[in-house]
Amino acid sequence: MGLTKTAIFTDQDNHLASIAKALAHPARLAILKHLIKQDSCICGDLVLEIGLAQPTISQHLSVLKQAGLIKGNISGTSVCYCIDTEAWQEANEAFAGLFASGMPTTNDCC
Amino acid sequence: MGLTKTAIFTDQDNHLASIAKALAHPARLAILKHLIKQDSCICGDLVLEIGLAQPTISQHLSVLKQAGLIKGNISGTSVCYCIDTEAWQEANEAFAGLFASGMPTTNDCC
DNA sequence: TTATTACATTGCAATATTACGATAAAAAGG
DNA sequence: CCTTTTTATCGTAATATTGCAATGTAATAA
Repeated sequence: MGLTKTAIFTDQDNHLASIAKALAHPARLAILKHLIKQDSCICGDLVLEIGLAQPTISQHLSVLKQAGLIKGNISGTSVCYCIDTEAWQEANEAFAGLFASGMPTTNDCC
Repeated sequence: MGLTKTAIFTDQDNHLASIAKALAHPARLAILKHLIKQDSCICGDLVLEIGLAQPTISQHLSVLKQAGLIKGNISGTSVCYCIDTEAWQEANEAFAGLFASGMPTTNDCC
């Protein structure tokens, strides 16, 4: 049905899945990396930097913003985006936690 | 179009995005956590453990397998799944790399 | 051989995602 | 005021995802 049954899962899993979803597109990864690289923030340079149309970039930015990973400031006619450091750190810890819990000793099934 | 323009992006970004996509569903996170918890591997207990129909679980397992995160061994009529430790470690490093590159000093835009 | 058990696959319906052209909207410059 | 610049939003088309009933398959049990 294309609709995830969120009620069945833990809040933690639902939340981590939503963050993973936001990271699950190369354009969004490229946007994040660009924002990180510039430290201070960029706006519509992303449209030139990445080879996608302006509405498409705007949509990807919206996804990242809704996931809480980035923030945007209006300055004049342009909008300035940057990583939300707190959310970024939290996401980092969430993924680190997932991977740290793993790492079994053997790599064999059964 | 629902079709990602992979040619535009780096192999690294495309790969990390594909791993993130595999992690971008709470059922798949729950499956991975269960496999980790049991250390040795489980099969159709997942259908009971998670509240989804057998074909749905099978599909999620297929996604995780295609992403390379898990492996499956046939033993009798049942199939035994476990984390692919190598791929798991690689995924861990890929995410750690992404997050480590970030962490700017200020949390303000512009 | 004939169940039974455990999974995978197929087919389908409902919804989501990706991408972009066209069009708003809001600020700045003339 | 009008124009330009920059971004967001709307509408749409193509494809992907999620979920499950029905069915297929392969190994074991009877």
